[in-house]
Amino acid sequence: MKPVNLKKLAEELNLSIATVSRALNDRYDIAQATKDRVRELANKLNYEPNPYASSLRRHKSRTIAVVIPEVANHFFSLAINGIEEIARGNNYHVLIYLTHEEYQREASIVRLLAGGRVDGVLLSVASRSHDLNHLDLLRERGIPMVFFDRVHADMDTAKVTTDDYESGYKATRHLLDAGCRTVAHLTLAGSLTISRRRMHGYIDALRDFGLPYDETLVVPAQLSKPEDIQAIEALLTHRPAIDGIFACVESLAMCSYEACRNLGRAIPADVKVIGFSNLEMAALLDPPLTTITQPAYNIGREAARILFQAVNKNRPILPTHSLELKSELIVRASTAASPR
Amino acid sequence: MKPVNLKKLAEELNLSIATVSRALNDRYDIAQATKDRVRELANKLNYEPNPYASSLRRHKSRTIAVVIPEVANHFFSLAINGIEEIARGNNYHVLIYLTHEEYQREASIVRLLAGGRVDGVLLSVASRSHDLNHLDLLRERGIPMVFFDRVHADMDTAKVTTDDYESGYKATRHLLDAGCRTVAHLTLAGSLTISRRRMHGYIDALRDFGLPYDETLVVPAQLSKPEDIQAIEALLTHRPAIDGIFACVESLAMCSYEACRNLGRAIPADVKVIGFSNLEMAALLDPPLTTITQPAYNIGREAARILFQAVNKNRPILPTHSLELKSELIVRASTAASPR
DNA sequence: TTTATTTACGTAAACGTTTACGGTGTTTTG
DNA sequence: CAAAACACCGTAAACGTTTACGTAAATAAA
Repeated sequence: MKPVNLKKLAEELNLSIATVSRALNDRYDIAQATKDRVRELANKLNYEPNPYASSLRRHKSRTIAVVIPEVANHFFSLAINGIEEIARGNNYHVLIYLTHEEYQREASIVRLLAGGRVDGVLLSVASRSHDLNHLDLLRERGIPMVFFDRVHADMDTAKVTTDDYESGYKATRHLLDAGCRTVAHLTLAGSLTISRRRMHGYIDALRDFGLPYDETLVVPAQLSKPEDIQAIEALLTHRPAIDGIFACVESLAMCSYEACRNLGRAIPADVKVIGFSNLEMAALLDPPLTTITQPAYNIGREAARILFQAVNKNRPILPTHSLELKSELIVRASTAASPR
Repeated sequence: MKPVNLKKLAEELNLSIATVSRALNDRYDIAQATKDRVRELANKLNYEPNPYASSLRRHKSRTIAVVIPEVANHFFSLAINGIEEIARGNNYHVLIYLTHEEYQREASIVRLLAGGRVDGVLLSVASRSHDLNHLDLLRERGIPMVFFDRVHADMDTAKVTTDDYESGYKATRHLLDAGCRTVAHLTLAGSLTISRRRMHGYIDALRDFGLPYDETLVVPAQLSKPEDIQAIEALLTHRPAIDGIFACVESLAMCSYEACRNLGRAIPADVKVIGFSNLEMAALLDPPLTTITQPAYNIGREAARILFQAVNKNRPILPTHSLELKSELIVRASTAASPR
């Protein structure tokens, strides 16, 4: 109700506002006795500095923004966890924004952030973001930004990613080694680097195995669960030879399970499934799902760490600060080799 | 780099800062022609008002805080989704804080928020929060707060919960009807209302069925996965008669699955399992998990809606604004009746 | 002692907005 | 035609901090 601010403290202590401020900030030119007096009263009255006044004056918001497509997704949840951890360690606050995979939403969020609300931005781009013009604003305003996972290739800032090409290669190779000869690839619509790299791994693995690349086996997701299930069912029905599915994201692996169940296809006997996923209970699925698991928590931590290095030292973020972490192939029953 | 602010716009347009500000805020006493000129330049220069100056002056932060135990959890992810949706509709920003179920962390977060950083708080209390003294600060400062899901009973503000007693009753009854006679209850440590109410449902269901309440069948979680699995294994080994498990939270249902697998107990033949959960792929588990599913997204939405009603109209939040939504019992194979 | 240095604090401006108040010039009203 | 009303804009204070600068007293150096 009645705010307790520096003025109030100063009056109560017969000091000037400036002295109180400096005492609380532990400046060298304030007597120890005064500091003690000030701190005691501040504690007693539960004084908390007004963050807005402070930010206005210092041109520092002690806040970062995390912009992600969605939060109901294990990868991003874990990433947020890592980000929050680092932010907290730096005494920073975390604003969260969801784009729902939409370009417009991403653009309007970025526009807001360009107003100086945050000292830095962690961004994982929406799949429907076709260009990156909307991000220029941040660069113009000098707001540091780090991409994580979903990155734009041609952006001169740091990116924290995983070994997507290798993962795509390994995943496909794993299916082929397990006996698959017609491998479908479910990917995100749009042209995200992440999808492209995973797909290149897929294509190269096929080629190295002596199989042709059939682009009709690659289907982009609609990102609505029922639509995706239907699309997969259509694919499986239309191309009955398909004996392997490589899903680029968690949700598409789940949709594949449902589609197979609906069509009566047995996993892994008829169709083997592998998918990118951070689902802890992949092991408890029926059948347990073979996954490529990204170090989501660490991705969040590292991205935040890079951002804070720039924010704290007032230096720009360079592409050379980029990091590539390794994903892990966890083999489970959904890709068990069929008896021949 | 060079900030574009009202001063800059004013100079460029040969107007006073005040006029520019009023033009942008669409005040009545500014000529339409002037408004147009101002807006055009503002757009051209990508002017964004400095939120900190604005907040300082208006005593409004256009920001709310969401304080939750963790984010890597489907319930909270969905709730955040709902909250963000409403916040966005109100042109508000969302700060997120994780307590990791710890009292100290919750307290220090609340202390920060009391400084006026936010206009309102949405809180789901940590399981290790034994009291609510730390929340007094917010009340003193007049910062509205709405509890959701994890609430403190004796707090005079609005709470958005689900029908936990009924759900606990229904879940237990369902196990009994399926043939269970020794039902264990896995619950959260601490004395959260949510746990107590669910447990009361459990106890009453047992009593109505003519079974005694055996408190050694109730085990509190440690909240670390390996520990919890071990605890469940110990319980099942020590009490071999247990033929049903009612898990108070999602993670404990998953731990039960792992424990049963480790011990070679078949679900549902040997042990039937039911758990609170918002996991979409509960249906894809082995076996598909019977769940009590909370309307997490709507809980988030409603909690946010109540908060904004207070924030926007500058009115206090009353306990009478509380809401109780209904959870849903979704029967799947993990509780299939055993053939007798 | 005088001068320089240090210690400890106050004054006032600044950050970028918003807004109460006032002041023009123009139009309307009696 | 004077008075009132109105339309439009400027001045300046305020929000709560931080900080460059100044200053008085105390201490050290000369």
